[in-house]
Amino acid sequence: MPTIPPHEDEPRTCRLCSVRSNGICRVLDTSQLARLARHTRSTRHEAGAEVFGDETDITTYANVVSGVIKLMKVLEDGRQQVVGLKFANDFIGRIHAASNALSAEATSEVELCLVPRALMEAMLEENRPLERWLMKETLRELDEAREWMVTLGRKSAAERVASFLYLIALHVNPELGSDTATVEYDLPLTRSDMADFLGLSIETVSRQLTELRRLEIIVIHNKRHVHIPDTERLRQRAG
Amino acid sequence: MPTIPPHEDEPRTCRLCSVRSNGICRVLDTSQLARLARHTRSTRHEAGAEVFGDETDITTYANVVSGVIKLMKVLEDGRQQVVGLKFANDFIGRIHAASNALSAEATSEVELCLVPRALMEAMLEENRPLERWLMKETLRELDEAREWMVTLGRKSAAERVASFLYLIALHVNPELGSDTATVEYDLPLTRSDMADFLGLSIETVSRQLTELRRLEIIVIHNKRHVHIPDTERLRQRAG
DNA sequence: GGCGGCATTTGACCTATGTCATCAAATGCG
DNA sequence: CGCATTTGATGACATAGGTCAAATGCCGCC
Repeated sequence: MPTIPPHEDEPRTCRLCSVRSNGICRVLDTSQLARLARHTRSTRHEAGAEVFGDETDITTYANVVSGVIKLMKVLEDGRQQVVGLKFANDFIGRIHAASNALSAEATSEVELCLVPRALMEAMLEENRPLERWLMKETLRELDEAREWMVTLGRKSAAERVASFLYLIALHVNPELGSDTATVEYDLPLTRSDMADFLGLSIETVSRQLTELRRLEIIVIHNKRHVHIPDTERLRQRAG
Repeated sequence: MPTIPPHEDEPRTCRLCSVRSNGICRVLDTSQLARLARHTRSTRHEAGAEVFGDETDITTYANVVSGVIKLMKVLEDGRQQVVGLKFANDFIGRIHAASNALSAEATSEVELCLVPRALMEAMLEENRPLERWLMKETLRELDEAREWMVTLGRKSAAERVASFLYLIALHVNPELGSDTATVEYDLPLTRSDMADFLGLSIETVSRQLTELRRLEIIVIHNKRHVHIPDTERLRQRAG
């Protein structure tokens, strides 16, 4: 990851922000960045807080600075499904949206950088690289969604839970090849959120975690902290 | 749907093609269309034929002229999941793809209009509306994928089958509101394909169809022809 | 340090859906 | 025209995962 060197004209707030080097701001030049920075607003949400509602008109887009956001769809009778997770540097919001019919909630303490809708759309007009960056992001989201469709449609509970743990492991260490490696992290989701992501019940998630622990594929401390001694074993269990 | 009037300079092959008025060609002006038409190639595939392979490098993109294509993902052990369906006027292919890890097969007799990759990418460079059209298409695909994640993750077999039948009904008649309406069509998928789309076994699909027939929500002739006397009842069953 | 409230785990039980086997109907082929 | 092949329907049975209830562990708070 080549880090863009700090620059005199760069807005102070952006200097240490990873979105600058790894997120949307990466494709902006200094003057564009300055313009953007003049209109962005930073917000913080605690775990569980709703960030965008199901019905709310979209008046701002957002970039995740830190923390994790879950995108959810809810059926009338209350059943819900997490349809996407957003991590640091990810962009949130549907361009040209009529309605997204989708809500966004923080699953952990989250820091966002909000971009007014009008500005974002104006910049997209003018900035071809920005538009292209967004296209790539969207395609990545589509790939992820389809990958997850396989998990939801065809994998067993054991495979789903392993797939999820592996997914997070990949986020912590994107270089996980098929080599043995060790990863350790705090789960960004509660059991309930995991269940909603995996299309399972809380109890099944819990039982599968217990089973993974019994097999010593993972070690869990304090409910949330996961240690994976051998990511390859986990990956095999993920189907 | 405003149909673009035929034009003297318009390539002859495109005159009667619905992609011209409803698909990608809609955002092209006459000269661009002419250029494109000089390099496209029409192909035909029978039901079951593989159109793009899992591993094949993408050398062409395609537009569906008629028929239906299923996009599939396959796990090592052979389990498979349909992750998308492409109907007439839909565009197939992942721009900027490293690999899509996804195969495309005809589920019915299919007619495609192939566009060489290099040309498509060149046109995207020059043609802003084209790029934007593709972005919208991609977002639509993403919405569809997420909608389907809810179906796969949270709906019962009965709801899934109803959802599928309703999905096709919507394709036949996009104006289906919440009013009572009648729709009739031929299923574009075999029971096996439906099962792979719905994350169910063939038998379960078959049984659910039988149940829908028993409830007189649908009438089936010759295995494939479906008549839906009241789409609203079907929608309610779809969850 | 004890208490109340959550999140999680565990257990017992039940049901929806998968699996396997058979049958029936439709389709293609000589 | 009849046989073989494919596709779909149905029945019997097995089981993964859901549901409901209870136990446990953890945390902040008084």
